[in-house]
Amino acid sequence: MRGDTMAPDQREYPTQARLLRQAEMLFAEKGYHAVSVREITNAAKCNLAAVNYHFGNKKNLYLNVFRSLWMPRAHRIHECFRNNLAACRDSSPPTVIRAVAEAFLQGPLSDEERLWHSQLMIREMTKPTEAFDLVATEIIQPFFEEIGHALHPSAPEDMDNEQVTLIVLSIISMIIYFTFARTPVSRLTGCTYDHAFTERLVNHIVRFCLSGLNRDASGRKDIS
Amino acid sequence: MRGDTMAPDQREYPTQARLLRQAEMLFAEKGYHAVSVREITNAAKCNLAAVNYHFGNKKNLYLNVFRSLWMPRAHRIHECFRNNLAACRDSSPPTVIRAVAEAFLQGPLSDEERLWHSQLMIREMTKPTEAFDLVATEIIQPFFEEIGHALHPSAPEDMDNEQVTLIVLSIISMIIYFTFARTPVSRLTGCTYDHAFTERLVNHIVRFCLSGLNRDASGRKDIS
DNA sequence: GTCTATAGCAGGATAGAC
DNA sequence: GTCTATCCTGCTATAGAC
Repeated sequence: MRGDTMAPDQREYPTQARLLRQAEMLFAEKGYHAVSVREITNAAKCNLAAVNYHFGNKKNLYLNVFRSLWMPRAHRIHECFRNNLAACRDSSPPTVIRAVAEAFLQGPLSDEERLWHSQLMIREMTKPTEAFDLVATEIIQPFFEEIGHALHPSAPEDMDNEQVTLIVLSIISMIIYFTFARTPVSRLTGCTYDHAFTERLVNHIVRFCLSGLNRDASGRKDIS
Repeated sequence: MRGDTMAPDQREYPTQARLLRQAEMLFAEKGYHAVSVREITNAAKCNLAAVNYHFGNKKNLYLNVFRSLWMPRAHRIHECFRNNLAACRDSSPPTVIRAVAEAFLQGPLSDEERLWHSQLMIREMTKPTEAFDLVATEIIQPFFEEIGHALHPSAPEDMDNEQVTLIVLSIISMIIYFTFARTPVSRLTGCTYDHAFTERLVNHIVRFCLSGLNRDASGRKDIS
């Protein structure tokens, strides 16, 4: 994909950027408390004191990972969803769901970014920190409302807000799960997360969210 | 902080049991590295050295939480699923899915146990440790196969193993999500996790897994 | 801005009294 | 089995040279 995913360890990037990048990777993979500042500065090939110089302390580095890297990525996914939707004439449920699933699973993020992104999100959901408020108010709530509205026109009359919310939560939960829980998913399916598999995942998600166990071909999409 | 003076924390239980219990709670809530041995022994109202005496070291205490508490609970859920299923005459998809959802969300566990159970599971899925192998081979795989078999008779002919696995993963992912991600779920729905809400959750899950967005009128589909 | 050196402290683990 | 006292490693954070 883009050049900046290729050589993050290189000195050509300023120390701040290298720190943020390596910190995100390590925090996502191991969690805040399992990562030491030493580990981050070693990975970023800079000095131990750099974290305190640039970010004040470890906690603030973590928050800046969300502010500077996580949020922009979330906005890119959101934008990708809107583009996917705009690219189709209709806004039928299959179209909306496919737009969401593709934005997350095949969207603008690189494979690694996708994993970090979802892992950080899951960690914040399991044990929220100060970053959660940011994520919830600026990303989750607007995004969820948008999906809800996109789905609403084709919803039955008697469906209330709670039901719409639960539906959106269910769709997102599946997508997030298939993104972050690679270990159990790979183990149970026997598949690695290559392009072909994520495509099958998207198709599965669209079909399942549309009609559940009563499968039909309505969610299928021809693959060129 | 943690000495909530509830009956289970009392001295009437042997030190080992108190340690396991408090360790599970703290590990589930905060994660392995965020919890210190001191914190656990304080919560368990015993001495610092007790962890090393009874379990050798911190890591082994963590593993024993899985062996002694997590696994038995998982078996109780599994058993509850089987009982739910046996209580019904049929084994139609709605019955099977309701049996799974109720086993997890309203099953034999207390509300707190359910939360700890799912949080520990999510943590193992996000970053597997030695405990993951135990969980995967002894719980997840057999349980998933059983659900798959229960659903299989009513599945279309052309459905292969991967599709069945993805369906079971989707069902479980939703259930797990609604169990562990209480913060975002409560925030978006505005509901607290009382009995009435979990009942609505179960109903939602059953309906959604059965027919997805096509809830009532099965004739309702694309509008394009 | 980047580095070295170090303060200051909390962590896991152990030895040995009782 | 339980406790106190202690070791020692590794952590975050800071001071100050360059």
